[in-house]
Amino acid sequence: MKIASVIVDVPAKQTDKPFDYLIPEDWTETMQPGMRVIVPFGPRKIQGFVTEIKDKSEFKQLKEIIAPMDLEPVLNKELLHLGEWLTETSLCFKIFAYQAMLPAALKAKYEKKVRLAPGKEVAVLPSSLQAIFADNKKLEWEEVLKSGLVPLLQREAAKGHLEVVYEVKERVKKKQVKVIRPLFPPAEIKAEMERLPANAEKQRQVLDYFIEHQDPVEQKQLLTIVQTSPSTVKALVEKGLLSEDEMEVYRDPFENRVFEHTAPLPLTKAQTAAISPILKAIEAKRHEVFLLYGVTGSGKTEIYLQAIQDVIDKGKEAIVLVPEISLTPQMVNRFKGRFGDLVAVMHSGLSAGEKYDEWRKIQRKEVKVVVGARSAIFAPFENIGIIIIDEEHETSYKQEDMPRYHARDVAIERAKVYSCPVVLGSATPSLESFARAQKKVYHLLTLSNRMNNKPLPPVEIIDMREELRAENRSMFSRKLFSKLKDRLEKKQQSVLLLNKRGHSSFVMCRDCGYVVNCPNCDISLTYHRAGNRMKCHYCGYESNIPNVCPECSSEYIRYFGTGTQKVEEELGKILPEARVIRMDVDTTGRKGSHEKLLKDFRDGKADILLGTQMIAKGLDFPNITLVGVLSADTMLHLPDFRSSEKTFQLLTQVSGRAGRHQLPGEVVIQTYTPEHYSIELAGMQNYDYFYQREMMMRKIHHYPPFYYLVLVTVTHEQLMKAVAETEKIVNYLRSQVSNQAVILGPAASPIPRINNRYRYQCLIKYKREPNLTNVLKKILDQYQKEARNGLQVSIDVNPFILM
DNA sequence: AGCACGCCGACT
DNA sequence: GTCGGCGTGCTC
Repeated sequence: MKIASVIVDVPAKQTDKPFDYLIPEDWTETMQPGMRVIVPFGPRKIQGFVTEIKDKSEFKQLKEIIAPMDLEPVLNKELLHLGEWLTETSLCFKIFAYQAMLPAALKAKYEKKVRLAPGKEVAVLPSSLQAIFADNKKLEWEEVLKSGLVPLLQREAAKGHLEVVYEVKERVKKKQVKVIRPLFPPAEIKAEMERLPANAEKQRQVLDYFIEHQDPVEQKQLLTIVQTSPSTVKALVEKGLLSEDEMEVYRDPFENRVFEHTAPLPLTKAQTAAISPILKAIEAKRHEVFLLYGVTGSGKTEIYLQAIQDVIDKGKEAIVLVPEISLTPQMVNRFKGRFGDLVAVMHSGLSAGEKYDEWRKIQRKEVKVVVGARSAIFAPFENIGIIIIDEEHETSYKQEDMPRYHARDVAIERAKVYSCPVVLGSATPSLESFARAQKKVYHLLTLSNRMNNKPLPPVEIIDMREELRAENRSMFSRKLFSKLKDRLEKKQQSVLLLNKRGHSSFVMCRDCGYVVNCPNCDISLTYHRAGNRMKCHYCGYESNIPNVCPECSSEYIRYFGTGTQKVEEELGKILPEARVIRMDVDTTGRKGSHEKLLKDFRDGKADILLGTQMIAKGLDFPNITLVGVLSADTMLHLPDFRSSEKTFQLLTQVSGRAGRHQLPGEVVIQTYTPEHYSIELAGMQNYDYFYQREMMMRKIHHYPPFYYLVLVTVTHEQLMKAVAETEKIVNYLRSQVSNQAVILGPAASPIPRINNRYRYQCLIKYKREPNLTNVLKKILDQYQKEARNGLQVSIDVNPFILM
């Protein structure tokens, strides 16, 4: 009998290796690596991934696979191999790597139930249990726990009267519809019709339909046409005249939308120059990474589209990654408009079922292009011709929990396998990528002008300290206020960006300065107007706002900070006639609301669009002539070496929103630190100079791209334990790395406590440490054993957020 | 992760 | 004496 190596769905160090199982005879032909299977594991049944099929095993007592969960592999050879790479580079469990590559719908659901043991009668049970298990009923384990029957049930189980069953369930069912078709040609159906009883009028009508139409028809449709009930059809099926089949249908999230077909646009000289090296790489089937550095509005998307067209013409496939927040209908339309049904779209707004259906379209090769957020990089194509990452610098391409991968790295890894180009596009490339382009590791392609040759809008930087000196305590500078008013009079639109990170509203006592903190985490609670409550963003803790200060009993306790809600309120006071649309996590939570708000704004239903980061991208409305940034420097002071870079990128991005069409635009940036280079240079829209400055800083402080980083975080319920263990790790690391590496720590994490666990960390900066991965693995190994003492160690290779 | 097994304290 | 607490090791 053949043997399968299976990675089981148990995320633990000890089980992070293949387990061998016998393949049942019936499946020897069909079982392939990459399929999901249900296997016995100890007393349970769990899901696993077959990674290999072999003839021999070191283990003698092999169990048999219970059942396959797929008819075809869900992971192809390349993805299985990519999973190993992902495990190695991000130091995660194999099972996490495989699960990350599949839609969540394919993750197993487990159920544990108690039922009567086979061959036993209810009569053997104590009378109190007989009703529960009558008629072969099963009792869910959650019910068991609630009922408090555990000891009694255990006794019965020990006697062999009851048994515990484990079940593995699929998360989604494929959506099916009933399809009816005739089993005979029209002539024979006519003959059969004669034989029907005289009163079977409806059945006759149904058959009439099939004399006219021989094609299968959806039952629902048939019933409306004939105006009858399912029983009529059923009767005919039972008579053997018709047959009913279940047919799988896809949930199509774009079902009711018509996409206007667009033809390729003629390229400008600059675009032609940029696309030709990409086309050459495609032609030569050569792996190469291009950095397409082009200002907003320089026509990067058209280059993507035409490169993809070329790939499709060669019978290959394309993956396009777009940051989650810019996966707007506008963006999707451009791809659907050009490639129609050949496009699958993957983003978090879809339901689990819809995501699964999009994934299946890819798997069955029914589409040629996938446009999606980070995880779309794992699209199960097998003949990739190009991978495009738009807004390459976006931090959302780095996944922050296991597996902690960066989509850019995965893209390059996959592109190597398929010998195809990767195109990274950005108006403000990440320093890492630009540095690689400078070193000729990446091929730099530049688009320096906007398509319409419109100049970038003028940017004015306002020093808010001056405003304070002039007794203006409002969050709007006099300049911004007058410009807002001016746009209102001219019936033009404005966009206001509130850089909310690190500036969320908190509840503070105005008398004693007491700030309401989360009882579980060392962080202030955030005020939410909905329900007038305070919430912790880290552990989910919620509470009401105290009427009086818990410290000093003052009544002057109220929320502070400049949340979007507060800006909206203030706008209402100073510009009561302005119609404002607010966009933030609170107003865009529901599916489709994001889209609706933007549509309202485009339709001119508001004068001012106020929002957080999410409005910085993709907005391209002709009537926007003013962009205001309320507080440019809020994220500048975050404990993050990328904060300057992020500030520069955000300001540059949002500036690009104004004056993209006929009407000229203007940008106003308010700040308390106008002299900071990232603000000053964003105002001048000078990426190249910013790059130089920031690279200098990174070099001095030993940060990427000059050094690689690894962040080790240790958490424990007791502060001292966390400190002591971090200290040990630091010492061990120091003994293992070369003297070129820098190790910082132990230091308290920027959020020193989350969910009642203290967090300490150490940061490793290094240039070349071939042995580091092994050292880190050893640390993880060691601490996995100690995890029972409540110690948790997590390692983030190339972290993006140092928290 | 779950679960069984095993070794100690506090109870019918 | 036993029920049940949790520390330890195993799952092909």
